[in-house]
Amino acid sequence: MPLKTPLIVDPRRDPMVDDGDTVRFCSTCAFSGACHEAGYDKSALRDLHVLVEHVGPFRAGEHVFRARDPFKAIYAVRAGVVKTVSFDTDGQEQVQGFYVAGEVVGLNGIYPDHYPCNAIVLETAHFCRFSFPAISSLAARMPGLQQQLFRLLSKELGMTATLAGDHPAEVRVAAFLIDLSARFAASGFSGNTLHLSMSRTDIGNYLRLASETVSRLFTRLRDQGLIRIDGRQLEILDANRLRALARQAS
Amino acid sequence: MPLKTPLIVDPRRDPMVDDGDTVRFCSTCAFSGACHEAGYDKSALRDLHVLVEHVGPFRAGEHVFRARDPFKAIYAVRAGVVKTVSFDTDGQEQVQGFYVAGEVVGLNGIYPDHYPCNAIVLETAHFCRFSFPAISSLAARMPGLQQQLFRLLSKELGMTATLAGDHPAEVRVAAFLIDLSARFAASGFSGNTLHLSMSRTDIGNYLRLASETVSRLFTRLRDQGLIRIDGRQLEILDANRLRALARQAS
DNA sequence: CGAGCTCTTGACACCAATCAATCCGGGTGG
DNA sequence: CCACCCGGATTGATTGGTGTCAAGAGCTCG
Repeated sequence: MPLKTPLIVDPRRDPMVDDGDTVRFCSTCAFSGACHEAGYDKSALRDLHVLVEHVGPFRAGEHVFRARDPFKAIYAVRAGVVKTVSFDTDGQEQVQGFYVAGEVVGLNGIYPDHYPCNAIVLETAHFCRFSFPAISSLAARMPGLQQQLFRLLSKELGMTATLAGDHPAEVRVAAFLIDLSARFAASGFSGNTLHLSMSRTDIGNYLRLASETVSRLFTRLRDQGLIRIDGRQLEILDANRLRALARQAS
Repeated sequence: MPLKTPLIVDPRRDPMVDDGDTVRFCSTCAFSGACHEAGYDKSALRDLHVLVEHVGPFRAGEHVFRARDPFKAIYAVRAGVVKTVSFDTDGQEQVQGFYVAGEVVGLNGIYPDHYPCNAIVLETAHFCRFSFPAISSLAARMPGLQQQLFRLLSKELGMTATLAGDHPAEVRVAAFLIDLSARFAASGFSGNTLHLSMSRTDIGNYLRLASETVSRLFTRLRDQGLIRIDGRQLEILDANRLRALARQAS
């Protein structure tokens, strides 16, 4: 069962509306949904207004937060694309994930109490910044919100576990494309035509492959007629066969 | 900063005590700690009694839960060792983690709403079973408990991300040993002398290495004087050098 | 004592990394 | 407008780390 109302705001709608009757935050933010379904009063929603902060725009290359910064907040992507990267002791970069509109960055900072990674913008991005102490105390009053946070964490856990699986390079790349396509679709973009905002190096780093390997596999998938690729513009031509490949990584 | 009071019970102490003044659950269960520090009343703790269920013993090879079972509860290991394994579409086993006393299994079932893996006992195990709906509604009344759950999830996220990193086999194995040693130590066992309850195959599967590779690396680490190993009995001889190796995987 | 494991050790194969040479596209400056 | 430059992307040749296959050793249990 997919996450029905992700912890997001919809960048295509108006931010923050109070029509007197229902207080809505960024129109479609899951918080308000969580409140309504649980029959919560407006005070909780007003608290939500107080704790949230719209930040951005951040330009490509800018940091949203840095590794070892104290963990204070989580960031819901309103628009744009972000990557998170950590550096292991010998300075090797490790891309931990990519995040598109509607997704939440920074949850992995809860436990160590500092961000374990840098969040770097790939495509001009806007965020909703939620103070974590505030949102978790609010979550205590709003079961729907608490549940949402649990599910977000658990979902990210599942994604990372999939990434950790050992699969041949071709399968990893196919799974990456299927996943990215689904997430773009979920954020309101076309699922079949997508723009890769990250370099081959980033993709390879994320998938634990050399960038050359990613390049080779893109051309192989193209030769097999599964995708069309021109630089960073990608089109999925045969989603079924691609998905069949990717399924081996589930 | 390590998790101060993990979501556990201490198997070495008496289970469930009510001395009239303070209600304690399994004596040192983090829940009671979470309650006390937040000044919670006994009613919350009594709820905890109601929702918890002691289950076990499970013998080696038995399932605690199975993949695709509906997600109903999380399990705190009171004693013993468990592994979680998923099967990808072509039937390949993937070990997702090992869990020792004091750790919690099943959190990754929250999002998909069913367990994504089988939990199989490696060494006779006892659990506290917490109904998840119940514990999360209780968490709404106990911020300390809510925080604990968030941190558990976030911690597991970090561990999986580390596993997903690409590092040479020797580093993976060293990191595995250091991690396991620390976790055994946290659960009250000696950190330097430890019994591997899992086969080389399981270790290799977990680390995404062939079991033969694990074997070879154990002997290499032995030849370098870092460990002493006899079957599944392992002693860490030079924790510093081993840790230095493992650090490359951070 | 043999059966059936797991573990170890060796020989070899293969996938993906590395090294290296272009190629391409988009800025920049003349 | 065109030449130049530079980072990213592609493609090829080669290496190397692990996986695979196979044989044998050690252990436990019936």
